[in-house]
Amino acid sequence: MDGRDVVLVRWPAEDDRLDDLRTGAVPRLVLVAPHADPFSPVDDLEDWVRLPVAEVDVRARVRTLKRRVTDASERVPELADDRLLRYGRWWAALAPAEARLAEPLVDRFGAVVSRTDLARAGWPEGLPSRNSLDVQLGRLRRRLEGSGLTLRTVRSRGCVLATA
Amino acid sequence: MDGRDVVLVRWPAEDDRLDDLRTGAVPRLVLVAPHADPFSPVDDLEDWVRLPVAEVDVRARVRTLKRRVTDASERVPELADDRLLRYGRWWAALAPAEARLAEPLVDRFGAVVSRTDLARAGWPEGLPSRNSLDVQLGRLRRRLEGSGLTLRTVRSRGCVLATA
DNA sequence: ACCAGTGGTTCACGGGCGTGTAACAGGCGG
DNA sequence: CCGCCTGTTACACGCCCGTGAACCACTGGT
Repeated sequence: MDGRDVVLVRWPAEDDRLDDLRTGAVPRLVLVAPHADPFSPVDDLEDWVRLPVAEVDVRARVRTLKRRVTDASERVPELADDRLLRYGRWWAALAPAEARLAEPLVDRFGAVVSRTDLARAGWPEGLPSRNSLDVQLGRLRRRLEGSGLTLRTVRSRGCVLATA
Repeated sequence: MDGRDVVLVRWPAEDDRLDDLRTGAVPRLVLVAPHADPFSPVDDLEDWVRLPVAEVDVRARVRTLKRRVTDASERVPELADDRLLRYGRWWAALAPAEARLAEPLVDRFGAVVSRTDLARAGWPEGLPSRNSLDVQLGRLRRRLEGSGLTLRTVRSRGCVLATA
């Protein structure tokens, strides 16, 4: 179990859940009700089949989605000095403090960056407050929502920027 | 007709033809025979459905494939010196000042253009007023509504013209 | 199993300031 | 004369970021 399994969701019955999965960038196979309108995927992590459907066909589509996920996970984020963080087609403008924090994380993408390194990168003059680093990390985390990137913490070690 | 229409091909009956389409990078929808093994697309320009299938479902998948084609061949905005801004089949006529502003933005599509560069492009003799750049940017922004383009600002850096 | 301590997350608040925008006025061209 | 383009002002809005505090999660000791 790698946490990136494809989720099956019925439609239109479970529309709410579908929205959640989309915002969470979770790969998903939509099972479309027999007489519902045909479906239109919103991104590459989404596929659909019309019910009723044979189990083998579902498995085949799930495999395809999984392959797409692993293909996509070979991308690498990039941070320009104009503070644009790019990851594949996705991009966002970072606030100044966020960009300073993001720099070492992008540099060492996939590896743990210690809190002291992060603090140095973000505030070369020293941390202004006890928890400003954590707050700023939380803000950066939010900014990455929907990007396919995650900022995870490794307790008492630091943070890792990795694929979601 | 743009030569990139989606081709329907039966499988496994027309296997040879499928090979040709693949090597030709032609987007294709594979109609899989009722009792054949499930299918596994080789690239993103390939999708499949199990026969029998409703016409509407075929059309939906063809639409998805077409969208993927246009997404992949990323469109780029273009600004002619008659002040017509084109983006795909969308276009609009820009006012003179807007066109001067748009030029560097189109030139460096997807990258940040600094406010000073924008100011130079729009008013080579110098900004008439403190705020005229922002006002003019707002007007350009409005002109782009419904175009599929967005003019986003990167705080204290400048502006980016990008796909919406 | 409980508890205390540490580490981490999240919220709300507020000041500062960069940016957006409505409204008005003058000018130029059809 | 009317409409579009442009400059100008004033103001509102929203983002950025530090700060304090509550809250949660995990750990190690008793």
